This record gives sequence, C-alpha cells and structure tokens, in this order.
Amino acid sequence: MSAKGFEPHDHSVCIADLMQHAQTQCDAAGARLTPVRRRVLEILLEDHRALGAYDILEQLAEEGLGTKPPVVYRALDFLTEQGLAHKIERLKAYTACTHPGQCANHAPAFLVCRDCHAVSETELDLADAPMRSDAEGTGFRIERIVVEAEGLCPACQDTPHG
Amino acid sequence: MSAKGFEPHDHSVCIADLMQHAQTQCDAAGARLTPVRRRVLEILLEDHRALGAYDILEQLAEEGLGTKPPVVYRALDFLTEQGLAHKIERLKAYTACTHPGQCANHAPAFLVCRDCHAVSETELDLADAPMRSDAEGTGFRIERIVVEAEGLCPACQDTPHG
DNA sequence: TTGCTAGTTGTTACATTATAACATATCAAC
DNA sequence: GTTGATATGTTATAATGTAACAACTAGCAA
Repeated sequence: MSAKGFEPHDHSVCIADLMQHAQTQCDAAGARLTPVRRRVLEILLEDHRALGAYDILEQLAEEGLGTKPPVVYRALDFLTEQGLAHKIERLKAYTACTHPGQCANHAPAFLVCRDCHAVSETELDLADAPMRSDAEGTGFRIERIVVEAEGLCPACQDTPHG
Repeated sequence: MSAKGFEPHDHSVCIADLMQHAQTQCDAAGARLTPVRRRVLEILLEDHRALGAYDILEQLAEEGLGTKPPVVYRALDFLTEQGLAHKIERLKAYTACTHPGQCANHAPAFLVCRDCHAVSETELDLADAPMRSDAEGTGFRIERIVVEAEGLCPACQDTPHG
C-alpha cells in the first residue's frame, strides 16, 4: 500500500487490518491498548483525515469515555509513541498511521488537503532525505523529519468546502 | 551563537543585507515595511533562531511598539506573506528568511535544533519534491510544502540546554 | 487473602498560541 | 483637505495543550 488516502479501497478491511496490527504490535511491545486508546485509534481510522484533539474528545464524551483534555492527549501521546498515529503539525491535528511498522528507516510524509483535511501518507527514505547533506556538513544530528505537503485533494478541487 | 547553517559568519553584514533586501522587495511590491514590521524582522534577524510570537511581543512592548497579540501576529502575517519570515510549525515559532527571493521554484526546508531553537534554512527544489509522484498519481495539487528536520545542533550536542 | 507496584484514568486548574471584531489613526492620491 | 485603503489599538475570547495530584485497576508476590 502506498499513498492510499485519495484512492478508493475497501475501507472496512483497511480499518480491520490496521486495528489488528495495532493490537499485535502493542502485545509484542508489552503496551496496553486500553479502551480509550483503542477507541481513539478507531475514531482516527474512520476516515483518512486529520482530526483535532478536541474533535476526538467530543466523540469520546458522547460515548462516556472521557470529557477532559488530558484524556485524549494522553491517548494521542500513546498512539504516536507507538507509531500508530501521527500529528499533522500544520493543522494541529492527528491522523492514524497507514504504514505501521515502517518507521525504522523511514519518515512519514503527508499530502494534506487544506480544505477537508484528508490525509494521504507515504514513507520517505531517510537515506535520501533532502537536507541530509546539509546536516552532515554542519554536524547537525537529525532525529526526526516533518514533511507535509499542503494543497487541495481531487474532491476539493471540484467542490470546494466538500 | 548565530547559526547560518550553524557556521560562523559576519552576522552584522548578514542582518544589513537582509534588511536591505526586505526594504527593496517591499518597495518593489508596493508594500509598506512599517516600524512595527521592520522591528519584528530585526528582532527575528538578531539570531538565526525561531522565536515565539509572545517572545517577540515582549520585546515590542519593552520598546513601546505594541502590547497586544494582534500587533505581532499581524506583523508576522505580513512578513510571511512577503516571504521575509517563515513559521516553524513544529515549534509554533517564527524565523527570518535567509534565502529571500528564492521562493519561486523552491520550498524552504529547515534544520531546527529542538534544544536552543537555532534554525538553518536551505531551499528544496520543488521539481524533485519527495511526494511529487504520489501527488501526481492521485491528482492532489500541492500548494506548499513544510519540511522541518528536528534534532540537535552541534553546540547542543556538546552542552545540552545551551 | 492482603497488599505492593506500576501504569492508567479522572479532575482541577492553568498555560500557551491565535483570532474575531470593531474603533481609531495614518497614508497617499486625488 | 477629503476620501478610500491600509495599518494600528484594544477588548474579548477561541483553540490548543499541559502540570500536578488524586483515585482507580491489573498483575503479581508474600
């Protein structure tokens, strides 16, 4: 699977696969995918979009899973630490990882629709990261790379505010 | 302390050049580099670092140039629209552009020290942007690319919290 | 069983970042 | 000097995020 956000696919299978992977990975890591954490991941997976922390919290509240900001921020911290979700810095919003288990030599890179916040994720090979040579020349030690391309997804080019 | 690519340089010349360029560019564009805007740019240029909006505002306040958030945010909006400053999304902070006039076919890319917030800017050729092929394949229209490599600058590798 | 430990959740309170909206002032052209 | 556009001053509040501590829970050991 490459950038799949904007391409049709069987999304229920997509969700099931990623939830399954999440459970497996947490088991292997000795981490606990508790009800809140699991539900936050499910909410993020409902759509390939970025959601604000308070949007997620609203859903949790409706379902009786928590009403205060720390609840959702802690779940998001857990999920991002496990590599199961990512923050889209540009939007201050969060999205489920669609390339789990590929974080070793890769950095996630995103296509982000500025209109509907749809997100498509691909992986960037760290070996040929753009500014790698600059970093090496100056002795800067890169730990993490944020790559976010902002623009309009196909749907929003046709019907803005979709 | 200054870091242009984290390399030593005559920073007073660096500042003078960039201020001169800013003035020229604003004149050409029919934009007004007013006292507040000019001063904000100068503050950003004092160091090759990213500063929070409220840090800048604090300086403006000391100098009697403004005390309320909109003052600094409006100046920053102006400067970023003119391509004279950039926002480092990852830090919610702002830095002066060190490659003015190169925004046509290039996207700025940053090395950002997570410790001292020093910033080094390079330009990325949009033609070989990482996710370009993905975007073209799906019909996504890229308008802007955020590239921020976070890590430790040489100085902070030696003396954390420098 | 009891109680310990580590991790998770609940809650209060607050910090930080950012913007909407409207009044006032200034500039630049006519 | 009037006018229209642009810039600034100000109030108020929105949106995002965190520190700190109390309460609960699961797993485990005595």
